Parts: sequence; structure tokens; C-alpha cells
Amino acid sequence: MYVACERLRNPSLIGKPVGVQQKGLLATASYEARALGVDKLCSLREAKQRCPSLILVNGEDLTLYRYYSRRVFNLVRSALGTSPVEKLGMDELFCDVTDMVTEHLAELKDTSPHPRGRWFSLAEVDRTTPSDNKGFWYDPSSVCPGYIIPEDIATAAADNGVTPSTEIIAASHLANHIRHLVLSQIGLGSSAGIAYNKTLAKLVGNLHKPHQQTTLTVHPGATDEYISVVRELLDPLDARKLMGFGSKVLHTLRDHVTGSVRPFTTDLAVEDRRSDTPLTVGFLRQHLTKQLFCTLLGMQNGQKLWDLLDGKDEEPVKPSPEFPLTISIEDSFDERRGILDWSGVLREIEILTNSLLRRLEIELVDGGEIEGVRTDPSPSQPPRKWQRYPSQIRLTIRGGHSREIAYNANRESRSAALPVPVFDLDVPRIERSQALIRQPLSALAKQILDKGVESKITEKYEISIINIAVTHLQITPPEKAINAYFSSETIIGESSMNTSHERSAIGVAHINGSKRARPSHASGLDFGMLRELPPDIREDVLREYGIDASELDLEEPPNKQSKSNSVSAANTGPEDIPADSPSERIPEITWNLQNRTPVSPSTSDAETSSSTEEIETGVTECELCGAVIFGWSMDAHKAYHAGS
DNA sequence: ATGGGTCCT
DNA sequence: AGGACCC
Repeated sequence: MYVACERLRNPSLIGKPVGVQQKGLLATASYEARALGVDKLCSLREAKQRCPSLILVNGEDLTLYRYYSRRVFNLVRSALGTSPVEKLGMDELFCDVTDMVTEHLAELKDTSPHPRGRWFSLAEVDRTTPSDNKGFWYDPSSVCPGYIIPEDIATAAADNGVTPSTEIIAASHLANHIRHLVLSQIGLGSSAGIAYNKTLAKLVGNLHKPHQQTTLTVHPGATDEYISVVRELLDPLDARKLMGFGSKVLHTLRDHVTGSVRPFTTDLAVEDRRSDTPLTVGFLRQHLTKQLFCTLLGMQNGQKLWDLLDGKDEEPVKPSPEFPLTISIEDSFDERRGILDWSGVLREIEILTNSLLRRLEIELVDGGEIEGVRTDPSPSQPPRKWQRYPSQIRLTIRGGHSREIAYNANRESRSAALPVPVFDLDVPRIERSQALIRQPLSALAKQILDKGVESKITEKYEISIINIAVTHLQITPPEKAINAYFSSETIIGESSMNTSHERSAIGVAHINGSKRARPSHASGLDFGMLRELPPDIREDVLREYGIDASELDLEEPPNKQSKSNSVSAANTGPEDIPADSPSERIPEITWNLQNRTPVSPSTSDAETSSSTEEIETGVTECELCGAVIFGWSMDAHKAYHAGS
């Protein structure tokens, strides 16, 4: 999906081997690149070595992908009306189309046959799309578009007497139509799986990847038909392909298998499992028991996972809320960047905080967001109103760069109330960021870092990840804060005491960082950071160093690494989308039609050819600046406004 | 591993 | 607050 989005921004990438880079790692690669031997998640070095022609794009900034993810989500939701649509990550959706299909089939009863086939009526897509998007024709005699499981069902239906249900056929055509909608209106290709539950839909959706869909027609009614088809499908698979079988679960199961099965078996197949062969679904079901699952994995979870081995899954499609539950931003640091003194830590936290506040304005403020992501009800007057108010802020730090730390190990987090004044859009963002550092973030960082004995000795912190999250998004505005959060005036009361405390903490860190040398001009004062501090804090720090602020010309950068440059390079740069970026194409969607009726997930990648009537039709005028723009580049143009 | 997310304990 | 899972 990332490659597909990049191709919408830069069509010259179409058809070429493209890799998306995040730090030293290849986050994903186009199918062309995969054909040349490049794997997802391999190191950059390995990728370049295996495929010298690989074109790399940096994908550390997710803004573009979030934007298309939102658009696809909104498009699918609007097409499906009240049907639940659940997002899984940025590029997969589950859809429970039970009600829609049921209504469709009910309507069919009192409709006479039509030469064009059957009309499937949809919810209105949205006001920018042609009216014929309120439904589509399909030919029920074509059975299901794309691949079908079991394979012979289309041809041998008459023999078997097993024919796909009318509902799964309708769902399959619906999936096909939605995929067409996403391609034609957004320019992203996709694959889909259609089945009677989430797990099976997701599973079959991954079977035929670029731009295909797969329908598993059998209903989990415990019939012999269902059992045999699903076992044939699932048994040979690595259990990791089932949702919920993650690394811990499989490790637990493997430990049990290698420990308890080996002593009393000579089965070569079992011996194999001890080394590296994957645990298959069939092996687990045949050699383990439900009771064992419950013992090993917990009562509830064990039951659920055990049922999954038979393709049984009752998980509902949970409608994803319009706004996420948390919004977070993070950066990772290697050995070169990740050895920081206290002021370095604060500097990185400030950069991240500023990025986070920018994102909150884009995603939570109505009137300030990228057009098309959420619709603005009255373009004439900009309301600029917060749609959600996070109430907590959390700082997470992962220390250490050693190879052998387990995934997610060493992460520590602390959270605090989010000060209400961050919502004041009249205050410049950088000031609000700095206030957040002062106000809870530096204290949270201290709580996490100053517990490390080692760091106290060296005055250096070994840091590999910093993450800042806002959580508990509320619809109702918080109580109005009593001011002074941003004020440089000293006021009486608790808030001024807190502030004062934090200031002195910053000053101390500086002194320690310079090996407690005499505070002087030549000592370890970080001028770059000093300039970043709000003037009142800066004065306090200087006072601790015994420096008269008037001796310094802080407006003149001591070196050319001015702070605003570094902020821009580290975080805002990639968000500045060129106004003349060309058009689009692409991604992966997984989506799903669920339970009593079909589910489908899907994923896929860009494709090259024609995506688009809509995309290439004509010229339109930008609502914001009046520029006349080709339709296909309007998204990028608007993103340009949003990012500036 | 990256830069995100969700839910459960 | 951390841990498991997902992309």
C-alpha cells in the first residue's frame, strides 16, 4: 500500500521495483521488487545488494498513507451505509455485509428478472461522485468473481448439488464492486477475501494477491462439506496465518510440543518441528487438545484459538470509530543518534511534540484538515474547532541498542494529564510544544530515565525509541484552564511552582552534562537548544550558569544548525508535499464481509494500467486558492495547502 | 526491524 | 503500565 500511495504521488514509479525505506530497513516493496528477490522487512543493505535497480522512497512520515487510508475507509463506509466497517492497520478493512446482502435478496423477491442481471442497491456514496454509484448491476450466473474455494464448485456445481449460496454470490459481487470503486475513485488497487467470518475472509484474501479476490463459499454449519473444505484449506498452513497466533502463542505451543511430544514419539514429522519447520494448523489440531490450549494459553483465549484451528470464529466486525483512540508519534535512534545527554533527550522530545501537535491540528481540528479526509460542512466559514480533546499524554522510551533485546522489551512509559492550553490555536504551535515539555513531558522523561543507575554515572542516556501519545480522546471540551500556562510572568500559585521546578531541572541537567565544569561560556552550554527554549526558561538557565543574557546574541545562530532548520528537516520536511506532484494510483486494502454472511478482507498493491475515468477527467478549480488544476493532481495540491 | 495501532491483564 | 496481538 505504501508503494501504491507513493505511485499516486509520483507516477513515474509505476511498473518499477520500488522499496519503501524506514531508517535502515525496507518496510515494504512493490511486487516488481519482490519478483527481483527483495523481501519485506529486509535490511536496506541486503535489498540494494540483491536488487541494485531498486528505487527507494522514504516512508518514515506516514502522512500520505494515513491520508489514503482515511479516504478508502470513508469511501467504503459511505458505500456500505450502516454496515460495520473495521480498520485493521492502515490498509485492511473488515466489512460485515450481512444486513446489506439480506436486504438485497429480499428486494429481489418482488422484482421481475431483468436483462441486465441483478441490481444491487448501495448506500449513497458521496456527493462528489456520479449518481450511478448508488448501486451496480451484476450477473448472478457468473457465480463469484475471481477465485473460488472450493475450486471445482463453479464447474461441478451440478454434480455436487453444492452450489454457492445466493448470499455469498451477492457478497462476492459486492466486494468486487467496492474494489472497483476504490480503484476508480481513489486510484488504489486491492484484493479481497469473502467468507463467513473474519479469520477466513482475511485468510483467503491473502491467497491471490495483487488485485484479485477470493471467495470461500462454505458456511460454517458444521456440515461435512464445511469441515472437509476448511480442513483442506487450513491444515497445511503455518498456524501463524491465523489471526491471534502470534509469536508468543506459537513459542508456547512449540515449547510444549518439543518438550512433551518428543520423548514418546519417533515420528519424523514431529522431530522436524523441533528445529525450524512451522507448526501447521493440522498438526496442532491432531496432536494437541482444547484442554491443553486452555491450560497453556488461558481459558478464554485458549478456547478461541482452538476454535480457529477449525475455521470457527465468531468475532464481530467492530465498527472503527471516526477518530482513533490514541494518536502517537515516534522516532527511533541507532547507536549514532541514540546516545543523548539530558538536553539531547529534551530536544528530541520537543521535535516529536511539535510534530504531534501538528498532527493533532490536521486530524482533530475541523477546517484545518486535509480536504477529502473529512468533509467540511460549511466551506464558507472556517470553524477551526477541535472535534476531539485528548485528555492524557504518554511518553514511552525504549533504551538500549543491544541486538538481543526482545521486540518491545525495555519500553517504559509514564502518562499524565494533558494540559488544556495545548488546544489554544491562537498560541503558536512551537510555544505549545515547549510548554508541554516544561509541563508534563520533562518530568515524565525524568521518571523514566533517572531510574537507570548507569545513566546517572555517565550522564548519557542510551535511547532507541521515543514515542509520545495522546489518549482518551473526548468529544466534550475540557474545563477551561486558568491561564498562565504559556505566560512568562511569574504568577502566584501551584502552577508557578511547578514551572519553577522544571526550569531548575533543566538547568541542572546542563551543568551535569558538561561534567559539572564551571558554568561559563566555554562549558557545555547547548546554544542550539537554548535558543529553542522559551525566553523565560532560557533566562533561568542562563542565570544558573551565571551568564548575563545580554552578553549573548542568541538571535544569531552560533552554527548553521539552527533549530528551526533541524525541526523542519526532522519532521516537517516530508509532510511538505510539492504542489505540482502528479497523480495517483495504488494500494492494498483488506476488507471483509462478515459473519452470518460474508466477510472479505483484502490487500493488494498498485497496478499500472488504467485506473481511472474519474481521475483523469479534466480540470477543476482549487477551492482554497483558485488555481486551475488537473483533477488527478488535486489531492496533492490540497495536501500542499494542508501542509503549509 | 519501522511507525504506527487495538485490546486485555 | 505493560504485554500481547495486528498492519
